[in-house]
Amino acid sequence: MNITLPDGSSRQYPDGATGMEIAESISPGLARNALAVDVDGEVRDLHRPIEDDAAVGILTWESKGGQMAFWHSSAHLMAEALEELYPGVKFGIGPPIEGGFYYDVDLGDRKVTAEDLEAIEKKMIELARTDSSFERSEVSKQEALDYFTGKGDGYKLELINDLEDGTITFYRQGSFVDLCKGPHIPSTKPIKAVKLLNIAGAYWRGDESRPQLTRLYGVSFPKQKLLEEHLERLELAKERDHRKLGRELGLFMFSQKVGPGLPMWLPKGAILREALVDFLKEEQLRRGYQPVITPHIGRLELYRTSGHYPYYADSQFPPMFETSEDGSAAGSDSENDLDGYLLKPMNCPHHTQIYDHVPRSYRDLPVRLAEFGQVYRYEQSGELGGLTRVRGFTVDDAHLFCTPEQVKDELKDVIHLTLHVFSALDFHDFKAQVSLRDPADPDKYIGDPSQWDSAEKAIREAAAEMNLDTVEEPGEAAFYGPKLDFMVKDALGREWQLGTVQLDYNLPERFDLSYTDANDEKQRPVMIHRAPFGSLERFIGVLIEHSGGNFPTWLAPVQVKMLPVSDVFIPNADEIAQQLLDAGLRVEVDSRSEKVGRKIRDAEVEKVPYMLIIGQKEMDGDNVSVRRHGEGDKGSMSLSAFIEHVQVEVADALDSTRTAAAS
RNA sequence: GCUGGUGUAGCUCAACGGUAGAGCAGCUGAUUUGUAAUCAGCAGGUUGGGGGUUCGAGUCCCUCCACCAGCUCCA
Repeated sequence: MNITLPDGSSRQYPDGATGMEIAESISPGLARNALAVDVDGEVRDLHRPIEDDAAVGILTWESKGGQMAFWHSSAHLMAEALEELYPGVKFGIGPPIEGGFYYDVDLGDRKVTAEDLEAIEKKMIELARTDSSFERSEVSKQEALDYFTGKGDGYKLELINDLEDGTITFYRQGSFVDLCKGPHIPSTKPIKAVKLLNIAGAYWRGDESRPQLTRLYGVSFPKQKLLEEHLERLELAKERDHRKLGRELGLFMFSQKVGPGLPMWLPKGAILREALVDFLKEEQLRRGYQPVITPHIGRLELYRTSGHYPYYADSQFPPMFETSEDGSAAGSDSENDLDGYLLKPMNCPHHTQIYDHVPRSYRDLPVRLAEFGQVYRYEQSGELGGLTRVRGFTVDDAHLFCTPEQVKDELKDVIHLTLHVFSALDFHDFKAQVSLRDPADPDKYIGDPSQWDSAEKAIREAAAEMNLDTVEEPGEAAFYGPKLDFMVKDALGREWQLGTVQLDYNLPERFDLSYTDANDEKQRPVMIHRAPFGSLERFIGVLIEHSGGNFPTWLAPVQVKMLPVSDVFIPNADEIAQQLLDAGLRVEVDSRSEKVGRKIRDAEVEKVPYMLIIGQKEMDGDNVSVRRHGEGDKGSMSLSAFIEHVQVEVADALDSTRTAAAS
């Protein structure tokens, strides 16, 4: 058979040659490091025969496929260790994940604690050293059921029952046999370093109503040094955690008295946030958006019409009810004259009323109503965290009301705006996800299937025409329409949804919105919900981690810090600071009786972009000595030259991205 | 909400069941400083809240709260 290698060359091998044999024929070093083999895009065991002509790549630790096989095998190794240490343990699933692996296990009444993890690690290394090979075998469904019936593992039986006969494979290493489709590394030997990271509960098959298993997370490496480097990276990531930086830089806070998930912006954070808001407001005005402002609450009736109440009552703060004259609270039923109010969980119902307050002509469309609207959602307690998941947050919301024909152009403009925002903030590593209906569960969604078809088509086409690489996720759509979401990872590698664009054919229907077309007939507008930041809170949280708190000058809460060399020069520093303020820069003067070395250190720790050192030399020469954060001494220049330098830097940061996003 | 973990001064962390402590930050004073930490003194606490065991609880037990990791959820 003819085997094509990644460098484009091809070689002849006897039919049924294995990946290992191919690796050996290339070089002994490659054979030694080989973990798995890529056969026409499918990762396979090295010892499986390759039957036919194929494009083959040998996978080592350096490849993602190799790492995944390595961690998958490590999960099996951990399972073997668990079975030895905790006889009778039952197993759920144990896959490799980004950055390691886990196994879900049912330990019965036993509990695993942090101390036990070390013992499991030791056992894993001990087992790894036995150099047990991972042996693949094909079994019939009946054999598979018999094996796990004998073992009494109901979870595996459930998995097997969902599989087709003839497609079932087992893997064995040492004494441990698992239902598994592979692939695996040849033997346990390369697993040299193991660290079990944490324990968590995980519902069987992700279903809250089913038993909760114990999930053990771990990571493993072929060298001890790689593990140490990995742990160091995890430590470094913690330094970028926005909760830590937010406290250190004085950006935001939480208070137990105010309530969980309710962030409060401190002066420096508020300045940063307002800079972002101003930036987007200006962009939106340029694109024909109209600002609106709406109240934080609305009548329950509004949300009954929109369909949000009582359907989403669980994730809303409970409604407020007016009280009748005798002091008793009115009922929540619409039969009662007195109705309650709801803290708004989203802005769209209010915006529909603004759209609807005057008759709209097709000539007015698209109508683009924008508001930085604060919303409140009663997220489950276990879900709250930092700024990324909160109960009160601000959506950089806008609702675009347009004709069906305008949908695609509006989507394209929103994609353009979102890419511009991401580019201005240096987010280049993001995922664009098209969230579609779940074909298996059509009842979850409201609206006409044909509208859904055209909505999904419009999003796909708009993204394609904007050259946006997207990943499609069936089942991730909102109940009222498909979405295009922009996902970015935080310091710990968790993915967060930031920007979002959502098509909605449903709310215009529910609120009976209309416009008059050219033939003087009433038509239904289409509504697009969109938010380039998503929420200011989450966006800034991710921005803090992305930048490590080293904000670009245009966003830095303090842009310039004056550092007088001694108290004598404080009046001069104050005077220069005033001139910088007049030029529109954000300035602070460090007037403490400290040495410059100390003032510099503190300003560096505060991550202030520019420091100006003011002493006798500067007074004599009528200039300022400039120090740039993270870069050091930049020499001296005139004050006007410095001001211009900073202003140009700020303007460039915004302008260059404008052209970059447009190209 | 669920599983596991954590909670001591503003921050980072100590304290065999036996008098709650340090560094930094803060305040006061001295110092008047040239590119990443000047010196000294002072002050700072119902050890997350409540209950219990004990002669005695930061430490052990129960309970509530908050935070952290994960699960579920996420308009």
